[in-house]
Parts: sequence; structure tokens; C-alpha cells
Amino acid sequence: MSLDRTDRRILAILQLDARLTNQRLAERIGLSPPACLKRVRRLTESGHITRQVAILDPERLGPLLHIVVEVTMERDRKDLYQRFLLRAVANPAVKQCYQVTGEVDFVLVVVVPDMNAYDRFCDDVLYADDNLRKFRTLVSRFRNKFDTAIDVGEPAM
Amino acid sequence: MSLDRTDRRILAILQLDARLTNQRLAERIGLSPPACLKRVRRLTESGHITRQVAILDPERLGPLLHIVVEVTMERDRKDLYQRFLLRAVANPAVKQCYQVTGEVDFVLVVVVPDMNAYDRFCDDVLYADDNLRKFRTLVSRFRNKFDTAIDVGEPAM
DNA sequence: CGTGAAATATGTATCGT
DNA sequence: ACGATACATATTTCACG
Repeated sequence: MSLDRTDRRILAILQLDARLTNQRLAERIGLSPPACLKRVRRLTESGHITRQVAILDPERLGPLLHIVVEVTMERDRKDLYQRFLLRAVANPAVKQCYQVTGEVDFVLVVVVPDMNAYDRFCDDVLYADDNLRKFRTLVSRFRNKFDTAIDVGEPAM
Repeated sequence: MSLDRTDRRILAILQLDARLTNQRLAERIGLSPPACLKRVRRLTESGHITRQVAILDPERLGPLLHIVVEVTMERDRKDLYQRFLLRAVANPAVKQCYQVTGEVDFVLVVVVPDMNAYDRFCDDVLYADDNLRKFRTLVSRFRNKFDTAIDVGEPAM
């Protein structure tokens, strides 16, 4: 499906602030509320908008460890990759998983309350896979930026 | 500020689906709509909820490259780190930035439309810093998981 | 897409526990 | 301090042009 300028403006705005009422959104893009609502619904049903979520401040919910894990597999076999992925993606500590090219095969972003929980994660996901050759743990001291918005070709303003 | 079970249930629900009306949220946690609204507002004003956003499907907005970049600095000086951070965080292609311990100093998640844009990013952020010793580029072929929710100690259900 | 009206939801004031 | 009820305001949503 193709998006016009108005659709992309809606996306640009909503990915920065989804708390806007449809009415205010409509006036910001210069449309009547029903016309605007129809577009938002279309964008949601077409899957352009996958969901709307509240972003929490991790700092305020007790100490949380953000850890980047690089995983290198033994053999490059699709079925073994898939087996690892299933376990990784199913684990609630794994917040992001990227399959990358190069020496490393996967990069995970793992969020856990403490190092004990990270040990458990290692047992459950990493050591549990016999095709995993090695992994490298990068413990984050600060998360300096976390932005969920992507470029849609239109400014939100 | 301390959160009770009800607050944490609200957070658990809203970080999965912020499209819920206050009325439905209220009935799900067993409160009257006004009482529920007061809590949500308190959680927003206290900064526990930092914002509400629409998450878009990157696949449907033209091809996008997700790239993990590991950055290693020359000298471990706070002011030079800060200078790098300012540039990195200000760049719109940088979606996430973690300051990590170990051999690597920073991990960035960069999202760009293509390799040309990545080259520009390298010039603007990486090569522009004379305290940067080396960086490693991990190009993502698939993003298998992207979850913005964190554990709040209560299930959303 | 816009208008207007009906159905819902939000927000406020007040009272009770 | 917290929650419920009732009422007023605002928003969503539908039918129609």
C-alpha cells in the first residue's frame, strides 16, 4: 500500500506522541476528525502502526542492567540458527535481537535486574545451545539514547 | 516515590497497549475510571511513564538498514567521551546509544535507509571524532525482536 | 472529505471510607 | 489518602451529503 504525505505526517507525529487526541491530530494536519481517524485506522489495519505503547523510565523501577550480547555460532546452519532464535526470542529478558553479518551472528539487547538474572539468562539461552561457539558480554553503564521513532520522510512539525 | 501493585499493573498493561481507553483500563484493574485516571496521571507526572508512542513497522516504510556499531575510544577521558556522545546522540540516525564496560566503549544502534546514508553517518559521527580509535560495523539482516516493555513485577494479565 | 448528531470517554466536584 | 458516584465537558464515531 502507498502512503501519501498526510499519512506520513500522521505517522511522524504519532510515533513521537501517541497521546494526542484524534481531534488535535486532525487539526494539526488540517483534516476533519473523522477523515483523520479513518487514516489512523487504515494505517493500523495495514500494519504500518504495529502498536501503541507507554515507554517507561527504567531508572525508576529499581536497578536494571542493560547488556549487549554478541553471539557467534559454530556452524552456519539455518535450522540451528532458528533453534537458537526461538529460545532467544521467547526469553523475556531479551528485548531486542538482530541477526547480523560478519564474524558475529546475533546481537541481543538483554535487560535484567541484576547479574544473577543475567547468569540465569546465559544458562537458559546461551549455554543451552550446543551450536553456540562463543559470546561476548558488553554491560551498559548508561543508556544515553533510546528513540523508537524512524524516518518517515516527513517532519512531525 | 513508591508504587503499589495497582500502579505496577497499570504500567504493565500500558507498556503493552497504550491504546486502551481509561475506562477499559479501569475495569481491567478493578477501579473506577476517575481513580484509575488519577493513577495514570500521577505515573505520568512522576516520570514513570515517559511518553506514549506509536511503534511503526520499519519494513513497510521502504528498505531500512539496522546497524549495530561498536565504538572504541583512544583515551578514556570523560570530556572526550562527552564530546563524542553529544554528536552521537544528536544524530537522527542513532536510535540507541549504550556506554558499556570492557574493550568496547560505546554500542550504537543506527537506522539508515541505505549504505550511502551509513557512510554519511560514519563521516559525521565516527570519523569526525579524533579520539575515536576504531569501530566495528555489524549490519543487521533481520530484526527478530523489538520489545519496549520492561519487567515491572506484575503480569499485564 | 466534511458536517452534524449520537454514543463514549474524560475530567471535576463531592462525598464516604 | 484513596476510591466511588454523579454530573459536566470533550472526544470518538456513525450516517449522510
